[in-house]
Amino acid sequence: MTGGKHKGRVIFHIDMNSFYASVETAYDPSLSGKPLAIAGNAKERKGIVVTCSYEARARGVKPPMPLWEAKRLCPELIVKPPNFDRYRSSSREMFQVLREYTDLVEPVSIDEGYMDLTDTPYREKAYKTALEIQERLQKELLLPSSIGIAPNKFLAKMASDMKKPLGITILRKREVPDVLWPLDIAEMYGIGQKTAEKLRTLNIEKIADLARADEVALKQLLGINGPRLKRRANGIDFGEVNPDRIYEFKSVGNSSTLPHDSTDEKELNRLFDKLSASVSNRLKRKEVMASKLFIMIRYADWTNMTRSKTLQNPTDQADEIAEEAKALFKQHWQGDAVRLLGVTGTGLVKRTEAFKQLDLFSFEEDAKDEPIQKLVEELNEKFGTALIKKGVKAVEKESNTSGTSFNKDFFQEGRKDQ
DNA sequence: TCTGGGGTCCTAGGACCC
DNA sequence: TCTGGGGTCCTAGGACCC
Repeated sequence: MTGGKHKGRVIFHIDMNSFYASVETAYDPSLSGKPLAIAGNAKERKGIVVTCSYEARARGVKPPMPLWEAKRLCPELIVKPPNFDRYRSSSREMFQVLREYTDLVEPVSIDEGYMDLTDTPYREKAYKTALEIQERLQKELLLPSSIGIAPNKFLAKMASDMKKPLGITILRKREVPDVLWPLDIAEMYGIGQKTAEKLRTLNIEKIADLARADEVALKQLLGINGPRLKRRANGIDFGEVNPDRIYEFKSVGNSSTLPHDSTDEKELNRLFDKLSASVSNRLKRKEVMASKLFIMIRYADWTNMTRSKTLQNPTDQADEIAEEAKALFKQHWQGDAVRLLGVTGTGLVKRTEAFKQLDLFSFEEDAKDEPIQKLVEELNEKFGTALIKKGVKAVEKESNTSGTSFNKDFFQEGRKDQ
């Protein structure tokens, strides 16, 4: 087996500092050294600080603070709207640098990721390598980062958080009692406000308390997450760095807050059209189809409601998604004022394989004949399931019956349209 | 002048099948 | 006629993270 198992793994967690703000500063160096915030349009109620520079943080500004509050704390704050294309492009360059050291790079978000250097020559000079990576990101991309070095992902993540900006922190397993245990449980990755509150009911305040807590009580309180948190508090985490994780995405969604709370069904339906078009575009770009649709409604009082529907056949078509979304909404909406709407596709299947799941029953009895099934597969390979379904619908319309035959010409024409 | 938008994972009850 | 339990799918809600 690998020498790594014997000696323990060497995992890096790379965390870009104030990523969006840093990218903007790299793009426009005149912003350097100034309090900068990235925020949406306040007039559309999207004015929250998404990221801000350390100069802004020094004034008390921090995400996700409403913009008016940030400006009150720091009147000279420079505010820029987010430019996601720019951030995605910087992110790609950043991960390219990391991949020069190992293939085992797992991006976890646009601005952070893990590396497993266990079975590389770099394991013997981990700190030096971290320093080199950090300097390269700074010099080549003008982007500051913090790096944590540890025997597992959890400890690496906690370590990268300890020195910001531009820190490098090594956290060894034997240092866990000295370094991790004195921290408040709320500082721990994986513990948010709700979980911290629950843990306090068991008199668990510090990570040390969690490390020694009764496992049965934890399990009762938090489900399977309880024992896992306890393991982590003891520095134990067997999670592997998985470079394929990014390709295993499970849902594609879009949501949007309305400029004003709305009870206008026409306005809400227009938003569903917009969201559905965007979801459709992204499904197509990723070459997947959704077999299940969710809508989310956030009401004026901030309560959320989700409703979902499993589709007969997977789709990536904007009009189909919008139709289903609006139907779900109509079915469940009681007329209360709406703040936000969202549309999400899940149960994703590769477009190239989606035809296998096509509900052949919808083609009626004769469509179950083998030659026709074969035709379906053939057409699918050429044109995709969406066109097949459109073809069937067109036939149904024309003949006013339900899917009795295929019109091969339709597909030839449909192809030109695309 | 409250509070964005992109996700993942877990829980829990009911239906249905074996 | 009376009985248990596991597995999977479906729907809805919630916690957490960046």
